[in-house]
Amino acid sequence: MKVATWNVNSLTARWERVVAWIEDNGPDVLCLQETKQDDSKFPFAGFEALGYEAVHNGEGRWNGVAIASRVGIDDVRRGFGTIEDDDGARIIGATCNGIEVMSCYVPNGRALDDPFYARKLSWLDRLASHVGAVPPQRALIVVGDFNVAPEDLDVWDPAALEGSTHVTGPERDRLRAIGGLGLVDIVRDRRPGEQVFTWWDYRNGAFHRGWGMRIDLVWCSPLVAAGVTDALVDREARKGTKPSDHAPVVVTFELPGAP
DNA sequence: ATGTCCCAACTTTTGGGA
Repeated sequence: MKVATWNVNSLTARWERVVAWIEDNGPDVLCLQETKQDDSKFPFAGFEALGYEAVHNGEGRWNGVAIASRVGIDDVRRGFGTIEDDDGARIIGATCNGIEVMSCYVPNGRALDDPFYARKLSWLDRLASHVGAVPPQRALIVVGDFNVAPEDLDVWDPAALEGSTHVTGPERDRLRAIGGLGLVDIVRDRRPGEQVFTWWDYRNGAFHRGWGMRIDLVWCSPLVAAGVTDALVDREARKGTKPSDHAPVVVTFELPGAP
């Protein structure tokens, strides 16, 4: 099974690129962030034409998350449910082929002295509560744009980012708490010591200069992680005409319990 | 480093956000 996550920075603006990427890569499940659409504009029919059933948690101009699956999609959960959830449309969950999937768009945080930074930390705390315990039999994948680089290896120049969001101790503590639930940051797990970026600013020629960060993450429960055969970032998708500023992250694994 | 892209709107240019 192949699961991908991609912050598309507007699904309206990116639709042709998304279609081409799906046709080229054939993910079984594709999680999207920053669709920037309300549900009435989301291309349900477009996904259906490609053989996917899609679900969306959208709000309009900002945020918006989706899951598209060609292996079934059940038990859809929009938002945090009973947990405080007033920071926009940032999470949707569903079960695809027996695997629990959560597509997340963590708040950016803007700046360390901005109230949105505190909301970002709070949102990550609430995500950990929402995910809950990860016992050995649980098949779970939590993916998305976390807007946090887990460690200094995951940014092009730690010194240039001092005093900025995405790299602070409190943010990284929250990622460690996700790991503390038992989830595995699967790209780092599969590529120890390798610098792999998923996002490059549109400005300053950042992509061509290699000024990027690894902020789009795939967290697998141990049951899923045990079956992973590949984990990569498709940086080709950051090239060309009208790219998103993020590249897709793609993880392939054998289904839990498969012979 | 702040050079881009995307969205909405009292829309044909500007401001907010990332």
